[in-house]
Amino acid sequence: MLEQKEVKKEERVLPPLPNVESWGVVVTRFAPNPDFPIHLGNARAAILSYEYAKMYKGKFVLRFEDTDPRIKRPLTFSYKVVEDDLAWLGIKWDEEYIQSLRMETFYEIAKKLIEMNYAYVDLCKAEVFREYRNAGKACPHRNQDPAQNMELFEKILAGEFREGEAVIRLKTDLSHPDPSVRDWVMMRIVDVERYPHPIVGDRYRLWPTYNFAAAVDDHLMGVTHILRGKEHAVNTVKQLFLYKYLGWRYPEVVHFGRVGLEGLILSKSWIKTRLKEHPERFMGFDDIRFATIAALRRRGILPETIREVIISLGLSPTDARVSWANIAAINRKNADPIAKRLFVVCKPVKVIISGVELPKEVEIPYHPSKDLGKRRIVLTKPEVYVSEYDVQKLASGSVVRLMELFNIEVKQIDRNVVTAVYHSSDLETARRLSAPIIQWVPCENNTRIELVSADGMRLRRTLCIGESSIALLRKDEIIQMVRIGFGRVDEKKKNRVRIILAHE
RNA sequence: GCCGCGGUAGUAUAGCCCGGUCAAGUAUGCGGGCCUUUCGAGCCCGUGACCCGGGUUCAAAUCCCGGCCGCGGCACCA
Repeated sequence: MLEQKEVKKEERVLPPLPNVESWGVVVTRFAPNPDFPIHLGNARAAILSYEYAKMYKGKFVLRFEDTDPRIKRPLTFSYKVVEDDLAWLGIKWDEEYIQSLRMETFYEIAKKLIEMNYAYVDLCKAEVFREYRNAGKACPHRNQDPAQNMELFEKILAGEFREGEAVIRLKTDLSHPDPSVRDWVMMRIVDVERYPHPIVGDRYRLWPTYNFAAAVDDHLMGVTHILRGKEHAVNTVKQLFLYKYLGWRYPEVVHFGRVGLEGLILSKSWIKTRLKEHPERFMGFDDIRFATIAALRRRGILPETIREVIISLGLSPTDARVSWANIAAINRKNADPIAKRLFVVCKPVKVIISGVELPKEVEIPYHPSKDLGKRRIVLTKPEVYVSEYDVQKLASGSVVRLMELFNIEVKQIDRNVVTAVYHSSDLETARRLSAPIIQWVPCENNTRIELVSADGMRLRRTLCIGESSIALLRKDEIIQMVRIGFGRVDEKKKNRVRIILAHE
């Protein structure tokens, strides 16, 4: 009865997916490489895929594409972090696969393609093949018959070839305008003695490439709709050959543009190398200057905010640079009803007040309209801290209201101390005098705060003082620091609480 | 260089396939007001865009051609 207004204006809905009728069901997937925790761009594919599966009451599959033990080496902890990130985003998957555990399947399909004479073992050196390919000519190994190829394939499995000495290629179209499409590599040998795979170690030496593994698995897992970034556009062309040979129906594909997040770093490889070179300069893979999901979470961005941002971008093929102001606006709306409001003063300046009766105690609700409980502030000495920012705007003789407490009249402003005298208690007087209303913190009984914020690539740490109830907050709690902004409790130490500023 | 995909307000997005209802909607930003013990939230008002040039048509953001610009791909990476 009371809260009918919750309906709000209808949320933006995703456009329909193509050809749903003819497939009968919708199965989508998110297929990350566990070489690093996921970022906003990856999350876009994950969220959209999940949302569509949900919209059509279909299935959503999580598949780790960890078939490169050497160049994009999977990190053991990433599998778990990716799962955690997805779960945090509110994504639930119906099935989960790890490609490095499906090697026998890839071998089977590869053999099948060899038998059908659609694939061959290429013994050319990479540079030699490239010359044939650029000329649009067949390399000599292309004409081997299936029996010869099968024999070579078995030899590779038996370990008779080393990394770089042989690859399995799919026969495509030697005159295709994009040379990379011509007889692309399905499988290659990796020196797993040197580069053991984090999950299967050195058990396999012949590894499928992305295009082969993804193509096979999408079909085998019944995927009907693939949603991915436009950097994958050629891969569709490549994989189409394989589907045609095997008589499979290729899933519907939607390619969307890249996402950028204003002021933050998305690139996995950039983050990885910097983190490796200068670990001391960063707070980890969830450093708040990165656009990893872990970083956004650490910063106090709510999962619902990320979901809304991604859905609002839709399926547009154009690149999008999401502005931080936009994220902040959405997050503010989402955090506002659940965030406790507390007093924090940065660059504190002491105010000595005369003419007050002590001790004085005030009880203030954590939220003006939601029931989030109350907290107490006790004043035992006639001294409070206010922020330098507010002091700068004061003049001797001006009246200012200490929020929820009383009004004071400023007498004198020295460099580090303001002296004031009690003026009145009620809010109406403050209003009538147009007195500024500012937050404050008692000089006794308070909590030291390290406020961390990101200013472009610069990390800013500010020492602030907050009311004592801040020490009672849970780690990870999202709060609103009155007149400063929203933040998240990052760490609680004995004598200090670290809060990360999300946004104003 | 070659191949592919795009270009709607400061930012993002809807509309484009199936031309008129689009003197272009929405969100955010910005300006102003109301409300409020926050410079927050909410409510109200305002601001501001179809890349350029041709063509087709009674009619083009929407269709065609050319140009310009941006992005992606061109791996024994994913």
